Amino acid sequence: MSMRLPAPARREQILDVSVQVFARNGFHSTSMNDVADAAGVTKPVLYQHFDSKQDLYLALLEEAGNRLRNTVTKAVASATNGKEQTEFGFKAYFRWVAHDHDAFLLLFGSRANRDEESVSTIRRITAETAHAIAPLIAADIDSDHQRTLAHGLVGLAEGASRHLVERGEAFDPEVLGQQVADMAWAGLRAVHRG
Amino acid sequence: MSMRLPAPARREQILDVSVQVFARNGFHSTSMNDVADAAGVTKPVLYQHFDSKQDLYLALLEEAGNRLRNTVTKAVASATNGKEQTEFGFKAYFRWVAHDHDAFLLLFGSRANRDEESVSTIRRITAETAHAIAPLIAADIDSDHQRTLAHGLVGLAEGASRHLVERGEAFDPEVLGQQVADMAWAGLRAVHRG
DNA sequence: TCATAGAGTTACCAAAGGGTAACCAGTCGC
DNA sequence: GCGACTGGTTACCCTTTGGTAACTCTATGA
Repeated sequence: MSMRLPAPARREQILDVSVQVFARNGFHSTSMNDVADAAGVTKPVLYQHFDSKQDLYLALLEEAGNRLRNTVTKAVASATNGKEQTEFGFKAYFRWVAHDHDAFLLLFGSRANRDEESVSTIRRITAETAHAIAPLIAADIDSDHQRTLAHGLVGLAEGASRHLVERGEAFDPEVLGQQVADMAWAGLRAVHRG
Repeated sequence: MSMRLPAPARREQILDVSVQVFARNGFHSTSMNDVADAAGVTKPVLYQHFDSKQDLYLALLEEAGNRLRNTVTKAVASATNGKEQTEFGFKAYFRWVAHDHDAFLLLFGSRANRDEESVSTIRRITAETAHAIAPLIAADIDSDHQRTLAHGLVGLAEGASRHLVERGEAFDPEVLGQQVADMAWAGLRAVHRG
């Protein structure tokens, strides 16, 4: 059935296919046989490219996380002031969600996996995002609260996205990004006055 | 070792103990033997009170969800205007997180379970919360966007809480609630002008 | 054309864990 | 004291599934 592929191509194909399968069915409800079937191949082939199910899964998380981080940091870097940073940041985030949306589900969907290692990977990604946002929050509150609020803002984008993605609703990332950014920016300024 | 207990008491005890175990280790990493051990009892006893692992888990989710909803709706009902509703609502939420914090982890922690059924239960709870918040958002944007933003606000509280609870940091729900409410309220008003 | 390397398969193992059948024991009413 | 009710236990089954050993097939280059 499936063509023979050179090793690197096969590896890529497995990664591509796995994102979809894991995103749709969750980690524990997806067996390696399921992945293999979806890739049009048998189980041992998977183990020629990845040491274990965990290993494969973590590779997927890592890749997805990188794409997210790159998109957002690039967008924020191109802005010239706080308000613009907020706007560009959220728009980039939602653009990523709309576009790479299996990856979003993998990282933040309700069915994402939750082992020790995956959790810490996902936490790291979230923390990095929060870290990038933190400076936007007024410096006149202590840094612990600053970080907590930053995590809140990440949750804001995440919550809105999950709502949309999980019910398969199409949405315009520019419009949504603008609205959320307006909301967040006004909120950020309110905390200033604390 | 463990005293004999009348059935309803045993059931309660199992529920109490299960919340902790599941919250700490996640659904899939917790076997029924683990639960039984923690309850000081053996496996078949669990099956005298619950049909299956799923069944037990769903009962826990349901209870936790009810406690959350009751706390928040009561608090919001006692307010007299939008700003106060926001404030009371968030404070009640964070008070619940601080107090019933295994339940929070169970519902929204990184290690929460994700089967078909659990997901839909958790989604229902989230949606109910969002539904309660939605009216606070200006009526001059369409109701789809309204609901999306409401889910965003739920995510805001969730994200901040998860950050705190998962690293075991103590926090003052009143202070945090006030800050987040300030932020959210300012944000909500900004969307008005949108 | 034939040897070789690497892609892929079949058939299997072993552990984990949900769930149950059959049995035991303490206590309460008579 | 005695039967029976109910809380509890031991010992087991059986499916699922991650992981692997040993084999086969196909293409390529000398």
